[in-house]
Amino acid sequence: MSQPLARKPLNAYHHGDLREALIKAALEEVERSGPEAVSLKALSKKLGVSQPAPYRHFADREALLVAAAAEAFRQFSAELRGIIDKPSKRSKLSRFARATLEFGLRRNGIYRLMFASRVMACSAKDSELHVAGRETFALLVEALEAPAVGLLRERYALKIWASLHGVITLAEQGLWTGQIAGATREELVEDIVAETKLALTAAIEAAQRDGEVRA
Amino acid sequence: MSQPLARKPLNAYHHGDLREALIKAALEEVERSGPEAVSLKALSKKLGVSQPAPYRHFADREALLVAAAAEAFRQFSAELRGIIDKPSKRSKLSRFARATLEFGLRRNGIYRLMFASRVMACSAKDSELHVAGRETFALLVEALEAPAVGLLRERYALKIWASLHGVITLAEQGLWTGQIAGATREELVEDIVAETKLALTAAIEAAQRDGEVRA
DNA sequence: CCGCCAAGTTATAGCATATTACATTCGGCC
DNA sequence: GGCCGAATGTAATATGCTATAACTTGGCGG
Repeated sequence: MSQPLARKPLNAYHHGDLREALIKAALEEVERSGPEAVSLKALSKKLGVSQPAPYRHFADREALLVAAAAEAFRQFSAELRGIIDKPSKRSKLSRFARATLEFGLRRNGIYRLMFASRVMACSAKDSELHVAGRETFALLVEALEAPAVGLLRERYALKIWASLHGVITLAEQGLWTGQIAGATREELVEDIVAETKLALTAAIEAAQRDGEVRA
Repeated sequence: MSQPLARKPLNAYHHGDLREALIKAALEEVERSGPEAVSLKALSKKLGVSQPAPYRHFADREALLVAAAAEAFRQFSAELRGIIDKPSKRSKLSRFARATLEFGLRRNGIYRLMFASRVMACSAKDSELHVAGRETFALLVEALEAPAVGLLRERYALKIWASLHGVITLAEQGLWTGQIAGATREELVEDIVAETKLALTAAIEAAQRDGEVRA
C-alpha cells in the first residue's frame, strides 16, 4: 500500500507492520461507520493481535485517529492531484470543488474524520496532520490558477474551502436540500466557484491598478 | 429558565423536573468541555439522582444530546432575534453573520453540538431538533431583507450559512489563520456578506427582468 | 380506599480504554 | 556465534461508562 519507508521497514516481527495495518483498518472502519465507531479492541481482534498491542504504536485511541486522518488527507490530496492534472473542459477549480463535494458526501465518514472531528484542533501546528491538511489547501490554491498578489489567492481559496465545507456539512445533516435551495448541490457549488473566481479576478485587478498608481 | 410548560409540570416528584435539569446540566458540560465530555453518569451524580434515572427521560445518551442541541438552537435563535431587531448602523445580515461567527468561536462546544455532531443527520426531519434548526435558518432568511423571488432568498441564505459554518470550523481547527488569509475573520465574514448580498440583488433583478419580458 | 402509572433506586451485565508486569524476538556488538 | 537491550507483543487487570432488569415509592383517579 504505502512505499517501503525509511522508518524501520525491516518488516516481519510478530505481525509485520502493525502500525500501518492499524491505520488501514481504522480507515476502513471509519469509511464504513464513521470515526465514532472505531474501537481499538475490535481492530486488534480483526488484525489478530492482543488488545494492548496498538498502544505500542499509539498513545491512545485519539492518536490513532490523528494518524488515520493524516493518511486520509494524503490520499485525498493524491486523488485531487490526479483530478487537477487531468485535462478537461472544466476549470481546475471547478473540478477541485466538485471532487471535494463528491468526496465529502460519498465518503462522509472519512471526511468527518478529517474535518469535523476535534482531532485537528488538538494537535500541534507542525504535526503530521496539519502538514497534510495544508498540503491539500495548497492544491486548492493551485487550482485557482491565479497570480500571487499578496495573500489574495490564499484568501479566496479559504473562502471557497469554507463554503464547500459548509455545503457538505449542511447537506449531510439534511439541512441543505434541493427543496430549500431550488437547485442541486452541484449547481450551487458551481455558483460558488464562479462567483468567487469573479471576485478574485476583480480584487487582483484592483490591487494591480493600485500598484501602478503608486508606482 | 423555560416557561412553565403544558407537558406535565405538576412538578415535585422525587426530583422536580429531572428532564429539564438534565438538559441544562448537559448544556453546561458541553459548553465547558464539548459534546464528547457529556456523561450520563456524571450528570446523574451532579443532580443527586441514581445513574439509571436519566433513562426514564431519554432512550440513551444520544437522545439527551439531541434534546440539548434543540434547546441550544432555540436559545441561539432567541439571541439572534434580539440582535436582528435591535436598531444599528450595520445591516441585519452583517449583524447576524458576526453574531454567528462570535457564537461559533466563543461557545464552540455548544456550536459543535448543534452542527458538527452526528446528531442532526440521525434524527427525523420533523424532529424537535430539525424544527429548531429550520427556525434559526428562517431568521437568516429574514436578515437578508430581500423580497421573496422564487427560492432565491433561501438559496443565498444557505450559501451564507455554509460559508459561515466553514469559516468557524476551519478557524476553530487552526486551519484558518490571519497569516494565511491576510485579514481578520471579521473582515472576511464582512466580505462574504457583501459579496453574497450583491450577487443576490443581481439575481433578483435578473429574475424580475425575466418576469417582465415574459409578461 | 385501592390500584395503577410515572419516576426513581439498587444491582448487575457488558464493553471499551488504558496500565502494569511479563514474555519473545530482532538486531547489533563484542 | 552468542549475549544483551530495545522493540514488539501478551496476559491480567483496574477503571469508567452505557444500558437493562427487577424492585420501590408516591401521587392521582375511579
